[in-house]
Amino acid sequence: MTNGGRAQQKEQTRRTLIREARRLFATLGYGAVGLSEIVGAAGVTKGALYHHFDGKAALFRAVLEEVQQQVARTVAAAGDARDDPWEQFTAGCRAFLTAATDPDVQRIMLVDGPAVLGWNEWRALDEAASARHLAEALTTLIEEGVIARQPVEPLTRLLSGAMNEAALWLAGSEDPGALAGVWAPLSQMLEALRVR
Amino acid sequence: MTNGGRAQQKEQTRRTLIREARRLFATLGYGAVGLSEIVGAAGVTKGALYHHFDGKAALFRAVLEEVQQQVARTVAAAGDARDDPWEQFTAGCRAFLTAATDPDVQRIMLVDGPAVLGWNEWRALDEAASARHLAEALTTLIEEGVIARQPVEPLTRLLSGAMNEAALWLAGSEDPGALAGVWAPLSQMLEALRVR
DNA sequence: TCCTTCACATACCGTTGGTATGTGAAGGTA
DNA sequence: TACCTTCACATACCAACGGTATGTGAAGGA
Repeated sequence: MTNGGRAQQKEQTRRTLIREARRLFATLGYGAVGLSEIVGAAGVTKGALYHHFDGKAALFRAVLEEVQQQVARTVAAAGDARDDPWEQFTAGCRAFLTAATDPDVQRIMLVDGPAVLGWNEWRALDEAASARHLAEALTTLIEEGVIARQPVEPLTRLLSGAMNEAALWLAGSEDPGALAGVWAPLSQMLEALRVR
Repeated sequence: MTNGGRAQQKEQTRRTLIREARRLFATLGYGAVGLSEIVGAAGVTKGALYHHFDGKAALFRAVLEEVQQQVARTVAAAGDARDDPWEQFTAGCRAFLTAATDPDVQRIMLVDGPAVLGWNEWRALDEAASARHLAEALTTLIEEGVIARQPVEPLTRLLSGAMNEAALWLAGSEDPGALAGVWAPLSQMLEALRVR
């Protein structure tokens, strides 16, 4: 029972490692999870881990990439479902808020991510995964004259920061109406960008 | 040469530990700094450290408190220098942006803080030190009818998140005009809160 | 003068991330 | 089929870390 070629097995091991690491990082946090815990859960040894990744931080990086891409897909899908550029934009923002409320995303993407990788590398990943979409949406809105012509990057940072923090706060809040509570002032601030 | 009573010496040792720890945490980051490095720089041993603090995280917590209070004082001072509530508010926001650009503040308060202490404890400290001022300012603005009556907490979170991220971005940017570049859209969004 | 207190120093431990080396099955070649 | 190379892991080990248990000597009251 060969159960697939060597390359398939390799990929399977890699994915198992990422999956178990993601689960543990999300529930316990990067610092509280040992490599032994990860490899134990994955049913392999540290040798396998170091064969696939350069170390603990590199494994975390792979996990973070997966999480960010998952969020980005959700957001992009929500945006693509609309036709009007402005509605694409706002729908994407709302989708991000709900997507980032997931505890996995919380801990890995917003809490440990910047601390483990540093803001520079974190931003590079965030840029590639989701902030780029935000910046593109804003650029489109500027091109179409929906919002005033202005530098995109500072605006992207402000909105990204506001929504990250909002998502973090949402996750900690037990009030089911919290999403609406944040969305009200956020949409108000978004509306402020529209040319009148 | 007794050089002060025992209590004075104790306080001195404690302050030295906090000072050196702050310097090292700020430059290298929490994870990359060992206790041996800290006590070495402070000219004491681990025994002294564990006599004053419950551990590495507790020492970091003390450092973070100091940093946050320093920022809060700067912000409060900028606000108190104005008379008009709205100007107090905006001046405080601008002061926060510049204060949080300091690298010490960056790394300790915005990057490592949440990851080391967790968001709950971090928020509690942030609440006590600076977010409370922001919430109070917003409450005052609502009372005086400058901005619309609405729940304060979500609004506080959005603004706090936006400004934290903006400060982080400012620190990484070499453009000297970056502050103005962020302030423009931020003040635009703040203006959106005012009742017309 | 003595004794207690306490602010630290010293010595030690378990665990961790990381590395160096071993091993056995997969898969090509003759 | 026999052989050999490759490589995906396992095993064994290490230095360094955070943390703890215990020692010590000066300060300060009685």
